[in-house]
Amino acid sequence: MCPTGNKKTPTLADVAEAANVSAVTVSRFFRHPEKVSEAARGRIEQAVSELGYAPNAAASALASRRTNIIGLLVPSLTNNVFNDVLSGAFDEVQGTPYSIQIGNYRYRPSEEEALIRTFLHQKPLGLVIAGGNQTPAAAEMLRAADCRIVQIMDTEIDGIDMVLGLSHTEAAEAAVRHLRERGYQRIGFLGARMDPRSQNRLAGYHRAVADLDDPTDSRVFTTPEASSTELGGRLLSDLLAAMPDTDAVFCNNDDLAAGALFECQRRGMRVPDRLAICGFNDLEMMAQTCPPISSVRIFRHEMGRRSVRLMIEAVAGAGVERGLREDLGFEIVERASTRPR
Amino acid sequence: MCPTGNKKTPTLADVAEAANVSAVTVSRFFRHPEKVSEAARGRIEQAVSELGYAPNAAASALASRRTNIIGLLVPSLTNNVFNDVLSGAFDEVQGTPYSIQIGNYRYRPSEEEALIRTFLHQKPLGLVIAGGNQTPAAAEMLRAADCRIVQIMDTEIDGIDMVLGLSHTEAAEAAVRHLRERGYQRIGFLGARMDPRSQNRLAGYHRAVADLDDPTDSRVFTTPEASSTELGGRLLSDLLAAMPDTDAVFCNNDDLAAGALFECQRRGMRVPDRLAICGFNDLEMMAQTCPPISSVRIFRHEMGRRSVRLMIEAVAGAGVERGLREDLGFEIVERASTRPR
DNA sequence: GTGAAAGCGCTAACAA
DNA sequence: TTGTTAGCGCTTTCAC
Repeated sequence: MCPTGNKKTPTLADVAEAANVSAVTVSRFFRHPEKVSEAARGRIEQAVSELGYAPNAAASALASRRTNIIGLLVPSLTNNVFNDVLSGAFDEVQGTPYSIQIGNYRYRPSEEEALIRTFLHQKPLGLVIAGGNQTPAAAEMLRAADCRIVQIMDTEIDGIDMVLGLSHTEAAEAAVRHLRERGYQRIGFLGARMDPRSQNRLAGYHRAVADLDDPTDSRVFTTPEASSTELGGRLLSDLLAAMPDTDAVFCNNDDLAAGALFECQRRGMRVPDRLAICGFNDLEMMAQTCPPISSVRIFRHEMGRRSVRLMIEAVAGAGVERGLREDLGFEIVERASTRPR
Repeated sequence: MCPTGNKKTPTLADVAEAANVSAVTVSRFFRHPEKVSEAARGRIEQAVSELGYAPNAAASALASRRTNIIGLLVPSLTNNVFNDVLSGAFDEVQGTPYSIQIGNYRYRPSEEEALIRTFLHQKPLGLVIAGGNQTPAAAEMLRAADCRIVQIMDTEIDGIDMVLGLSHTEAAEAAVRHLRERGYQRIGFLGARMDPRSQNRLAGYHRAVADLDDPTDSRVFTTPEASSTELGGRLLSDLLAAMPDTDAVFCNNDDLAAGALFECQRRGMRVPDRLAICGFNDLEMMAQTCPPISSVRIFRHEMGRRSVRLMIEAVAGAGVERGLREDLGFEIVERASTRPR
């Protein structure tokens, strides 16, 4: 097997023998060190390091009928929003006995359902999933699941267990109000990948512009396609073609906002004099464009961290009750692209 | 346990009983369906779906002493380059019995070593890792590992097993030559996070400017910090302060290039008339900025896919020999930011 | 604080 | 093609 000719991977029993205790004691040593005498502990520690022992996760999972895996389901892996969430989640498991297993369902409910089924079969410690629009079958599996569930990204959902996120409706409404307060009156909406969170942002937009005298929706341009900078330019062109007097635009996300800015630069339209732009997510780049773009800051990394922390605390019996809701809020970050008129 | 009161998860034995065969036959049915008679197959299929059986991965791993996990170690989770690689890898395992387990070592060799140790202990199908500058201990573990290894991103490394990537030296050299061919003579280099691949890009730059009459390195500005758009602006400012006659700049990556462009816009410096800019990676946005930025296209998604495919073929005994090297190449994408003078 | 016995659900090797 | 036997390495009782 092993080209270097090591005998074989050491087992609990090997460690036990070397430390002059029984296998159970070694097992205990790893799970409840405080329940092992100081003397035994010392000998075990030494045996472990001498033999280079590492526990066999499969055997442990089989015997205990549970794993230390936290499943983390995301709709996309090529999206800065989820990357930051992932990164936060990985930061938080660092140094714990838990590990993260990622599932990517590519925004497809059927793949999400399949992944939930697969993950649940592995008896994970818990599942962290984005949002709440699972298929009915998936929702049922989650409800019946023998583990904790954290739904992240969005608080405007029917929660299954714990919920951690923000109100996208409120965040978008605040952003559009910000535009109004700065003196903009004919405000458009550009949206890509109209998932439930994006729909909520659109709802927030509608709430904020309700009393303007626009015919509703005449400045709303959305598409189900995936977001991109290129799309931002295209949607803005559509908007300006239909409603040339538009003086501000709120974008579903920062990619679109950047694309809209670049389109303005191409057309020689000054931002914000001719058109104000506000994005969503507040990616690092938004502060660097020329002019910098206002955006809605959300706490993606923190959401990843916190979801894992909640899970660990819940499982440790730290009294994290089902039904817990945590709103991480948002922040309107005002920059030159929405300077007062 | 389970709130819905299902008895318990069905096992192979339950399926076997329902299908009137022995457990081994059911096990065979999953691993080598062709070795099970048609009749048995039908009954097993039915029993499986009636009982909602799903194999217990831990038991399987314990019994067979191997898992279907492909470990994928990346230095960062907040980096478009690796996101695309991840995405490609996940696309390729889709529909196979294999799964991907991600490890994020945050550009820290010691964390990488720890992850390699952990992963190897799980008897993975194989490991896909970025590049080749592991710690000596990590390299030794990989060499001795009882599984296949694919090193991706870079072909200019001492390969352990399979290698899949591109020559960053050649790619950078080609990019800088491109600038020279377009008439630029005083070419700078901006670099962040100077990992081995970035070092190679710098080497390629040096190769391409060797016969210009610059004192070597006077136009090279690098930093070990993580890359960002903000940093691109900062490094460009440093370069221009030191060498104001610089007429072109090759950036380590596209974030820096975008930051450099924005800095030029802030200063009212025309691109490319006053300064040409070339990036690296060719992110989607580069085609959209104003002017669009030339870049070096590399095949990140394909690299992720191909690494998984190679691994699967190698394990299936498809004769993928150790020592295999595959160069995915690169492409200079010329845009307005490097228009000929 | 420690250990003996039993078994988690599966697969390898062999036999029929 | 199918089945029997014997574990894989750990954790769970429960007794001491």
